[in-house]
Amino acid sequence: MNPHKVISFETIRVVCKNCTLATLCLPMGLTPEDTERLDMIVKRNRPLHRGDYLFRSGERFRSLYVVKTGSVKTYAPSEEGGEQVLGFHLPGEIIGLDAIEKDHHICSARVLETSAICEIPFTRLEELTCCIPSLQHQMYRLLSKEIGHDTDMLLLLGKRNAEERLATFLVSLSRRLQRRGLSPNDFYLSMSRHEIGNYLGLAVETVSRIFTRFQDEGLLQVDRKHVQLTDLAALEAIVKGSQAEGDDRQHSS
Amino acid sequence: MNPHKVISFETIRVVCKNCTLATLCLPMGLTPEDTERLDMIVKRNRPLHRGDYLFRSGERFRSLYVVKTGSVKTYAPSEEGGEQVLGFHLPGEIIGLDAIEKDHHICSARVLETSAICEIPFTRLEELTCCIPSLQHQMYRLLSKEIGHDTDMLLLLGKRNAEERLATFLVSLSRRLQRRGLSPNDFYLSMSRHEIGNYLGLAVETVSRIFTRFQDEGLLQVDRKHVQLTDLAALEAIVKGSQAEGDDRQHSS
DNA sequence: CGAGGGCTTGAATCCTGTCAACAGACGTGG
DNA sequence: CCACGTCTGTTGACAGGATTCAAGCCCTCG
Repeated sequence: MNPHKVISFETIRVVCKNCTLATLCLPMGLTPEDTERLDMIVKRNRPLHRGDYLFRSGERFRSLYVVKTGSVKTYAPSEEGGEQVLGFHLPGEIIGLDAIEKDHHICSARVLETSAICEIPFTRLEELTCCIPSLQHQMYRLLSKEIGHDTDMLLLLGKRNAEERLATFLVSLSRRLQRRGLSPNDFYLSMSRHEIGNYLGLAVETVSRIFTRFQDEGLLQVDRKHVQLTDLAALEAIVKGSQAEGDDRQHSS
Repeated sequence: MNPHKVISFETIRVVCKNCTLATLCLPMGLTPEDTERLDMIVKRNRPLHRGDYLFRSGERFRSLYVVKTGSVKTYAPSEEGGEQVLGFHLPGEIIGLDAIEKDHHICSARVLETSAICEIPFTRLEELTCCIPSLQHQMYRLLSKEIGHDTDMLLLLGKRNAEERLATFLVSLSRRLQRRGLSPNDFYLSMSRHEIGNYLGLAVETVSRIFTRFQDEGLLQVDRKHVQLTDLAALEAIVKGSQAEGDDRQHSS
């Protein structure tokens, strides 16, 4: 066997394990054999490029997807060509959990930049989770986590003003990048201002204004897509502070 | 055996089956034996009254809850005594799915009126879903459905104005009541204006104003907690119409 | 080099929150 | 049974924040 080919194959394999399996197995005590079985059903597709679809709204649901590198946005398209951005997905994050119920996708997913995505055929995964209780539990946790995340977003959109929304967005991005070993305060946005605004329920102009305001206040440096968070603590204070005041007092009966 | 007691016991049992099991087994082809096994682990507690807790934020996660009759609100309390209402739960709906991930509750749940609630110990349920693939699939669907629902709320809070939010709230309520065989256009609200506003991200005053506005326009009749939707179609038009315009056009690259 | 899209900035408008006052329902206790 | 206080809900006036409309800049790409 060609040694070069072997190395390359193993490299891909290891990268995938670090990512897909970390997402699915996280703190669970899967045996090496079980990990291997899970690894076996994961498909590695060729890299996708900006604008490529992972899936489109209405398509039959077949697989879950895990971002290996790059980034993906999910959005609900409307008839008129408008859209509602539902989320931005960074490496290590899973996509498609909302499609299980109706057995077809209720949103579309497109990659924002050249990305490597792992595909996990869901029926295969289900067969596995039936045999591996700890994997099943991990699946429940993943789904539950997604609900918890949406709950956070609910809070964000329901009660936060523009500054608090953008600050939350940036801090969230920062933390997620850090978790993947990337710089938490110096990164490039793969999405446009328009998409950020759409996601946060704000007009493009507002997003732009808040960015400049934050820059004037010395919280960050922004040059087009390039963002440097110079005062992460201050941004976190905006997020935190608003969490307390945001909701109105309501005295229990 | 006392015939009276037998009847009473069986009645409770049937009612529970119609509710809890309908939620969990919905269209799945569970065998009678499997249904029986599921039924065995469901606890029927005594009725709860307004203000009673199902669970509090921070408590260890043990069970899922299914509303049999009455209604429940879930909310995330903050240190200052404020709260963010996360949802209102009507008969047939399940509560607690967001607690699986962290193994403790991240929100509190209190009943809004005298209610009967079924309790399903989660570890018992997990053991069952391991043995019954169709039940496992149903659990995935339930969790996935919750995500889909949150997605809808995201859309609501991100892009809708006050009228659209309240209209959506009322139409949603109407449909869910109808699904349970109750009147879709004549019902009593078990939650206060304050709670509605909190849930929809609006001030109490705004909720009140929109109610009167809707009444002036002949869409509904409202007298305190009593609501009659006299023009459900118009309300649905407000919901639908906004879904199309709400999101801004965004041309794909 | 020109066209177009993404981004920024300014001015005006509108919606919604805040503050404030009040009416009605409810519960308690005299 | 009524007085009282409390809580909920309604309504009005006002201010502030975000959207909308409009214009212009800069970068990218054909």
